[in-house]
Amino acid sequence: MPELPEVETTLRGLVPHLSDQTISRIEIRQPRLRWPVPAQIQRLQHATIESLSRRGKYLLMYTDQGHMIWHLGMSGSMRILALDAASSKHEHIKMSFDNGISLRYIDPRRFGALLFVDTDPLLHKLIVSLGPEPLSDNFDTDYLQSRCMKRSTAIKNLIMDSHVVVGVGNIYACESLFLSRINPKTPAGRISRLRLDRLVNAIKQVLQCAIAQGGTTLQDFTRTDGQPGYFSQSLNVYGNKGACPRCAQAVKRITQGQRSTFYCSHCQH
DNA sequence: AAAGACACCTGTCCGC
DNA sequence: TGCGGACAGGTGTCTT
Repeated sequence: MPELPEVETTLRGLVPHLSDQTISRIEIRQPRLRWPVPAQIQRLQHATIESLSRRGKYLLMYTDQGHMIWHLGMSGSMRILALDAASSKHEHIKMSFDNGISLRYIDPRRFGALLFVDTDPLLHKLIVSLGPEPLSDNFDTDYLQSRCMKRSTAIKNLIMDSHVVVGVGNIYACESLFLSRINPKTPAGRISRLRLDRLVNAIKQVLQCAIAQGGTTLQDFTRTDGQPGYFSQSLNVYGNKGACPRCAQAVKRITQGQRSTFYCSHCQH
């Protein structure tokens, strides 16, 4: 589910509630997530959260007694609720705090994860190999061009590869290719610098816009206060079964890398 | 090294 | 109303 804007929205929702708060209790109601929740997580009882951040689609929580690496998978979301609020069906983790609030992790499909590390999360093997943040200056035309060189893979698959650039999932890959008017099937190595420059800008623009709107809610995703994200209203092609908003021809749906791709064959070349 | 298939899991929707 | 199948926002791992 969540791509970078949804994770960023989640992070922004958590920060004011969890910063400097001390964990009073950790309940693992269902340890079977993508990887089993490590028993060491209980070492964080009585730990104080020193900072929260995001790297790609991973949420990082630093405490004075070790650190947490979270991933929301396809259907994960987090809520801040009163300590005594009832747990929902797919609430797998409940973390209570001394200030009377609790963090709930809800994830119907259980593709998400919670990991524990003693050392800097940024050095964890899942994180250390990630590509640059798309909204940083490190992600620019020079960089993308260097990663596209000699690559025959379709450009859409390339920009969804977290080792190339983090945070671009299926929705925003489709949307940025639409904005930059590039056919998703184009081999990465055959795209001109000018068009890669447009793509870089489109990715930044789409992600920034989506963050400003609180992410995209299709089914499961909600913000930490339970509100939906509103970027779904701004989608041009993703999930579009009708006409291209630019030229009115039918939006096409194809499969790439076992994922649905939506694009306009008239506007995107 | 790169490309592609598959795995994990539950819920929803659509056609018969 | 029920059932089977396709599909869903991700990504590590395995096989070619």
